[in-house]
Amino acid sequence: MNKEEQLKLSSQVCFPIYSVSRLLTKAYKPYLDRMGITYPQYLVLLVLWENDSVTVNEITSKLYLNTNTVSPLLKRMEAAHLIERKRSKSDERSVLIELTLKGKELKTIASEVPDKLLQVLLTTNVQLPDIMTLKETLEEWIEVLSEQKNKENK
Amino acid sequence: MNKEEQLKLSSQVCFPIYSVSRLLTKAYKPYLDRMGITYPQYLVLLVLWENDSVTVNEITSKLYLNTNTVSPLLKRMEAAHLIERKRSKSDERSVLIELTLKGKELKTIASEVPDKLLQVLLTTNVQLPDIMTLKETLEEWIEVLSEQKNKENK
DNA sequence: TACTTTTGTATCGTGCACGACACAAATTAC
DNA sequence: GTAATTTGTGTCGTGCACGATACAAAAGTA
Repeated sequence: MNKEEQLKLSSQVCFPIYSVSRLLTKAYKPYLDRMGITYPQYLVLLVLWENDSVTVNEITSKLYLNTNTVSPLLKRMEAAHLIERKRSKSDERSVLIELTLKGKELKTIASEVPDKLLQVLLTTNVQLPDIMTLKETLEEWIEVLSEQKNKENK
Repeated sequence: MNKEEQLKLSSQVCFPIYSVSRLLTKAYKPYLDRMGITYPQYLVLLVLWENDSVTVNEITSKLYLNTNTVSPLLKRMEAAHLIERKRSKSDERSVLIELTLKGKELKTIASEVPDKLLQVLLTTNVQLPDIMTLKETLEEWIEVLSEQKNKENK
């Protein structure tokens, strides 16, 4: 395949990733709407359902997002009474994020969601083992791409 | 795997897709910056390098984007003198998008980009055949997920 | 101790992304 | 041939996503 052919939309590898990402967020929407949250907010909740008290920094590194994305996002979640923000006593620069009762309760409703999405994806020829392989591939790429970014900073 | 376990961040399938999508856009950035365009604008150019004259509608359906995303995007591209917009004579509702000379010339510079990105992705254990498989999986999902959306509209 | 650097978080500006809605041109129905 | 509907594009408001930048707290250094 020459360079001319690589420039065809159908040859691009990144394009389907970009499209599926957006379409998946859209597929999540009806379920998340019922909970009054967005997809990035759902990701923050996933982190918080696993860890009682995390700093902003921990959230950004787990989700590979910048603080300037997460900060306003957390503000909206605080305004929606899903989380609380308090300064760490050990390090006054850090902000600790904790779930409110309302935020904790959403976990029960949310537990129904991943399986429903999985069922949609399985209506194709793609089966569970294929999905696991795909996930591993993507996780390798996350490793490379998130390091790539660090290189340029240094 | 029970529902509790599915709610772990590490168990989510959509999350790596979401992350890789964003990280790839970021990896494209230095190359696209040199051309003075963004990743979604690059996608529009890919369509236009293949087709001399397309309507807004054709762009939205090829990229799975809404008109209310593409319209302002095209306006910015027109302001940057990359494209021209003219009303179709056969159907006064349609707007035809065509490349300017500047827009056509970018194709040469752009032809170097996809391969560079591919090289980054190949620094992992993931090899070209794996990427092709991944691409096919994602394209199947695009089919299902973009139909899913149409279902709800009807 | 005073100075410099690093770290953790946040604000600002720009560009998507999309739901809700608007509106005119074209098509269809009666 | 006029009214109702569909189609193609666009505006508006909200929420990310991120580069550039700011700033205070903490850590390191002379």
